[in-house]
Amino acid sequence: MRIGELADQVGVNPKTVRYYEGIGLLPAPERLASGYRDYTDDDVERLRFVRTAQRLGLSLSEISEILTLRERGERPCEYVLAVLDRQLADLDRRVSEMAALRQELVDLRDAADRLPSDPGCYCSLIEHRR
Amino acid sequence: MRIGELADQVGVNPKTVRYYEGIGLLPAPERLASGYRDYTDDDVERLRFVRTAQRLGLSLSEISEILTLRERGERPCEYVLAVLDRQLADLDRRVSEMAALRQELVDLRDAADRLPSDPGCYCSLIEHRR
DNA sequence: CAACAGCTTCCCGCCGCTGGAAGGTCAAGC
DNA sequence: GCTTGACCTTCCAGCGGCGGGAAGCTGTTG
Repeated sequence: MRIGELADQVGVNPKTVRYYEGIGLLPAPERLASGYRDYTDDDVERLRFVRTAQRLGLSLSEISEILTLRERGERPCEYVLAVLDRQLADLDRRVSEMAALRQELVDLRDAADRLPSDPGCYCSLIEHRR
Repeated sequence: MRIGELADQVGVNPKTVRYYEGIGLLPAPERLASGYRDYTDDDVERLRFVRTAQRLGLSLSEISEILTLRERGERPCEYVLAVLDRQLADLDRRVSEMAALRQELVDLRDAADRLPSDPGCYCSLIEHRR
């Protein structure tokens, strides 16, 4: 299949597929006589794997690492577990940061009406917080 | 004061200050005879404002928008309120996405031991989820 | 007067794409 | 046969928000 069909099946932009190939994340596929890239069902699976791992928060280089391990015949799961643990900790940190930020935004929103006018500052809403 | 002192006072990298000037977010300061940038206390305030707004989730272009409005003598608060509302909605969306992701990661982690070995897939941990 | 910190400009790289330009290919319709 | 249009190719450049490093000043200290 050609790049557009592959991209459609997985729900990505053809540009993204070429990009993945460019950075060595996906192997270079066969080419048709026309020069068009020719993909197989295996490529669909590989690309799907990439997107799933990405959705789980892995970076492209981490995913690349996994695919490489796999190609060398090693089981990547230990590595994946470590990465996922790091993801989890990271996620918790980000979520609590966001919760604090959210509260700050809500307070700010609530305070909007009660704030005095002060033409001397950039924006009293932002500056006159406590 | 020179760029290093300004940067120290606000807690940013001097590079960042020059970058802000480069994209037009901060005005170009006076120069000393040596060519060094010469900042005032006003610049400290402006930079602090930028960082605070940024911490609240505003993009540099949104902050730029606010500073521009302010320079034209308009009160930017309406705009700021709209931006903050968008931020808040965005934040809620991201937090719930993260909560779902977190659950997925936890499930995945828990499932790690119970999964069968399957040398045919990239990583059974990632692929054999439901 | 030499060393060293700090400043200047410049350009490049990070991540994960996305857009656009300039051109080739292929199937359908007139 | 010829055009249109969708798709493909390569290459280059940019987004945001910086940070690193080179090559060269300036300015203070020992």
